[in-house]
Amino acid sequence: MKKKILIYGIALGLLTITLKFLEYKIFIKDHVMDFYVGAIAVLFTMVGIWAGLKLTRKKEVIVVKEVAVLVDRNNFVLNENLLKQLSISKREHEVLELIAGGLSNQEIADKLFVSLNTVKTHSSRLFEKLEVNRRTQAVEKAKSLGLIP
Amino acid sequence: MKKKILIYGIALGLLTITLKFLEYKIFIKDHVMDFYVGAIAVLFTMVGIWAGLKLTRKKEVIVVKEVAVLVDRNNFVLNENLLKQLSISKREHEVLELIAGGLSNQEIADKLFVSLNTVKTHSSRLFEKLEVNRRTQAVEKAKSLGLIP
DNA sequence: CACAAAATCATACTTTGGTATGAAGGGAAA
DNA sequence: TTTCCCTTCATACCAAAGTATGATTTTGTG
Repeated sequence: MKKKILIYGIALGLLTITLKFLEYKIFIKDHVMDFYVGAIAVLFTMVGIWAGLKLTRKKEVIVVKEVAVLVDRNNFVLNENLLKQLSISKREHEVLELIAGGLSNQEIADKLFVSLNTVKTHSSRLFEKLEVNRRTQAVEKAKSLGLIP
Repeated sequence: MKKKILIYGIALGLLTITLKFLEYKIFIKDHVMDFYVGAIAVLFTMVGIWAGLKLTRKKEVIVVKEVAVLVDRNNFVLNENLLKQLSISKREHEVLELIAGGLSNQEIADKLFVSLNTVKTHSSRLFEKLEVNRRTQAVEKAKSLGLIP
């Protein structure tokens, strides 16, 4: 966490310096502000989106729990006990849900902001714990065990 | 937690100091510009974060919709009409059910006493008709459409 | 019967999935 | 601080899935 914050800080610093540099160069030479302002806007919008998604990623997990409660009304109860018994981690469960949603590994990776390899690792461990060989089997078993709706 | 806050504060402080330093040493003029640029940056960062949050919220909505579909899964009625409408053949439907059961193409081939290639052909046609690319998606869609329990 | 729709299979490829193994870093608890 | 678990990622390799195309055989229906 320390390093993350540090890296964020440094990144922001570098960004600012770059902007300053741009400001100096373009402003002095061309006096064209439109491009400059536009660039800043786009850049910081992207930074903002990125930061927003990154920061809210963990909140999505909470959302998932809320969904679980919602489903409860339609007689689905997340079998958290079994989840612990099988030592299925939070991330693995997340991947499981997305697999059940019909997503490919690549799509899951994009959605969770991790690499394809990471998704493969998660799903592979998941399959071990569920004692299955394929994702379709995993979905079947997980549904029957009440691990997913 | 205190440590994190402290480090974060120090990082920000260093950043600010760096910026001030740069400001005075390299870019000596146009403090008005600085303020302007800073305002834009902050503004669009916030816009970005807001956009990011918006995007995240839409995902929640999708999840809720999936939950809604769940309710109908208990009493299942085969939607034969739709089956004909999509011109899904008997064999294709059979394959679909086995796919949903988590079987591999090879296992399906063995169970139906046909070759692996035949199963591939059937499933491929099926995916076309269901407008999906993968078996997991096919299962999801077929269930929501009432083509399989 | 004739004709169309289904069902079967093959060959050849491309894309995903899944396994094995090793490794690095963060977080939480002892 | 050290240890353990979780998460992340990489590389390499093999298996399964899916696509494209073309061909032959059944089968049901007018």
